[in-house]
Amino acid sequence: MNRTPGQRAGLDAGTVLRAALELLESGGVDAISMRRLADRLGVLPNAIYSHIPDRMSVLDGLLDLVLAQVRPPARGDGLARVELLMRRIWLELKRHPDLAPHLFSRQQLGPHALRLGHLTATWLAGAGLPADRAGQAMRVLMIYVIGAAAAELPPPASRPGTGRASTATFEAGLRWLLAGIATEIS
Amino acid sequence: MNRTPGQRAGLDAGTVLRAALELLESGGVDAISMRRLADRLGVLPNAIYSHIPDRMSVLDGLLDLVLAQVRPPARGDGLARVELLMRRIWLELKRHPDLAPHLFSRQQLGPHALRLGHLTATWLAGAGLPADRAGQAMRVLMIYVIGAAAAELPPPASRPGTGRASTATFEAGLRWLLAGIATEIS
DNA sequence: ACCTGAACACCGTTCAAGT
DNA sequence: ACCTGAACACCGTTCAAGT
Repeated sequence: MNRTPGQRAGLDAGTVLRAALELLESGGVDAISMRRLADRLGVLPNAIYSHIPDRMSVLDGLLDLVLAQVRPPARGDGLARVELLMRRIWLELKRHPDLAPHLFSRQQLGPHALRLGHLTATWLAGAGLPADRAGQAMRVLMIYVIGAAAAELPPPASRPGTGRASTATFEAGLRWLLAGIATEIS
Repeated sequence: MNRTPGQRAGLDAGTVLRAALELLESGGVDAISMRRLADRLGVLPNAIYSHIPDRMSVLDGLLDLVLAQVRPPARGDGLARVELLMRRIWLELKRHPDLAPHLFSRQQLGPHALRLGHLTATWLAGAGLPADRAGQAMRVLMIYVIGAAAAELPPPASRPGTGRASTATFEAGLRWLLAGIATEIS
């Protein structure tokens, strides 16, 4: 290393997360290792632990970074607005299909995930769903959206034609789900 | 090792997979390593490669072992029969929530996964869905079922109360999905 | 064909020490 | 507080050799 002990490298959590995003986009989740991250940042592996607790937290941060990109629809009425939001979440998540499953296994969700969940539940209630049903429907929709994103083929081979087909399937399922949810409106 | 070169340990793919299942049930997917597997089988790590190509294939085999346990409902009419099958798949998959996401990332599904998918599509078509819609609905249902299983809390802490709540949520979502799918019947 | 022995190229994480 | 240096306890996988 060019640096002697005590010299700063100017790292922070944001820098580490941005480097992790580059690794993710070039080689998928498996390419994200603390050591490769350190290499890319010009630092020794353990230096990262001054800014991020462990590798799991890197994936957590990455996921919230991805969800931060989702722009909730400004207007729209009832379930149509929810449908549009789900579509936007799916579009963002499916850019990293192998990262998406990580959302399932996390017990503590990030701020942006919580924000999108709360928004969804609020809009569902606003559309006329009873409070308990709104919470259930929100969780069901999230499960479907995350699952559909995870089901997209991993980065390696992006064969043509499957893109349109998977979009049609996702949207068909989303419509079916919302049609069923609509029957809960009194 | 007690064995000298050339002596057999009596391994085969089935034995390895059963040992992997034990590791899975005691410590989750992360506990499944080629070296721990070898330890448990009284063999050196590389001996496993005589029976299974790599670690990914172990998870593949494990998943198909789990899906082999699913007993398709013998009788029932139309969508109700599909609903029952989905419920059974979910019950089996959610026993290993951290293994379930692996079904998403696999490009080549195992024989039992294919069998269940084919059965589902057949029954959907039998209920009156057009062929292309039946295939779509099958994929949508699988995405939801696998996602719902993966969303179950990991093994470590099984706190009481969440079990019933998650079952209710899963079944509500399944009903909504099938209600939507039913509208496709001409 | 099925195993041992040995090695390669990695991992995540911790601890002590320097500034 | 933020980094280096060094180490610990792991990984998956490959290759050569023995029977």
